[in-house]
Amino acid sequence: MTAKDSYILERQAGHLLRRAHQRHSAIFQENIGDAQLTPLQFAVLVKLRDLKEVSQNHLGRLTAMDAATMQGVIKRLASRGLIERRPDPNDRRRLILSLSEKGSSLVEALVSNGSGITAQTLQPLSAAEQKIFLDLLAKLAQLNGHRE
Amino acid sequence: MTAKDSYILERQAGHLLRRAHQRHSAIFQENIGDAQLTPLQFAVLVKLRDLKEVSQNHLGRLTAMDAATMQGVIKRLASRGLIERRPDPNDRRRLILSLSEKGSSLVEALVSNGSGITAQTLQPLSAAEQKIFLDLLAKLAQLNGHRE
DNA sequence: CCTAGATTATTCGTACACAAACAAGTATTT
DNA sequence: AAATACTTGTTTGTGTACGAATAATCTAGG
Repeated sequence: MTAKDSYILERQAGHLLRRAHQRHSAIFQENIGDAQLTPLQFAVLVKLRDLKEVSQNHLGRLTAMDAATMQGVIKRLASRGLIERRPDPNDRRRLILSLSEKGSSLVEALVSNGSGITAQTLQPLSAAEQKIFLDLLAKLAQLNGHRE
Repeated sequence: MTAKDSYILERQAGHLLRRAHQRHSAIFQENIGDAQLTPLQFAVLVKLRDLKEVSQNHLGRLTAMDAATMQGVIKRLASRGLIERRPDPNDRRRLILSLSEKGSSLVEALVSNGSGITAQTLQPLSAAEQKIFLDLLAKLAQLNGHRE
């Protein structure tokens, strides 16, 4: 009996993180305004908007994606004509990524939806709670000292 | 430049949730004590320990898994001989799931590791912060905020 | 009773997520 | 310059995640 009561799935951080992330994904899909665009694809587009040009591997680090995961995400964005790829003349291992015209205007059109999605995700919390939550969550994600 | 500054990936709830979940998954894998066992598989085993017998679909709801996702998870657990499946005589649509001897002893052996994993996941926070965080996270995870 | 609607489980297709192994290029060391 | 080590990008394989479609079964309303 005590063993059962000591480990309750609904109180484990991992389970709650997963469910909160599930809920966010659903909100994202309903509100981003482009049925094909996923959270990871949007993250890539936003980062490319900020940085203009980045190598694929570096962009993967900035968006917290495995190199293998990057493959698929980049391929799908490129096949939609939203990003462009060209080799780095200074380092022939590298592939330099950038937004296309189409990708650039898409980000500008959708980025305000992104803010709404974050707001809706946090809506169950009061303004004060939202601030505290994001602060603690950043600590858990170990992103406090991130730069750029 | 103001457009750029208004949407910063590292401050979006979805991105932080994803990264925190990533970190938890890594901690889980290192500490659960069974290289093959995943967080979802463990959640299923724990729920079966608590409830003895549940239908597949009902168990999916309890662990927040899509019916299609359940298919793979259950198949892998069954192929390892950790759970058993039998038809419900009262409702022939249903498949009743339960732990096998092997599954039962595995859960008992690993459940204490589960508590350690939660503790380690929350370690960047103080005890007081952990309590607040889990409280707020539980509010966010409950999907009573949007449709259906 | 009997049919419309709901539920359960399954399958298919697409998209993350990451370990592992690999080839090609770059950097470091001797 | 040669040997070594590291980095970048790719492929393969396994495991979530979920929409959509389907078949079998159960339930409720008429």
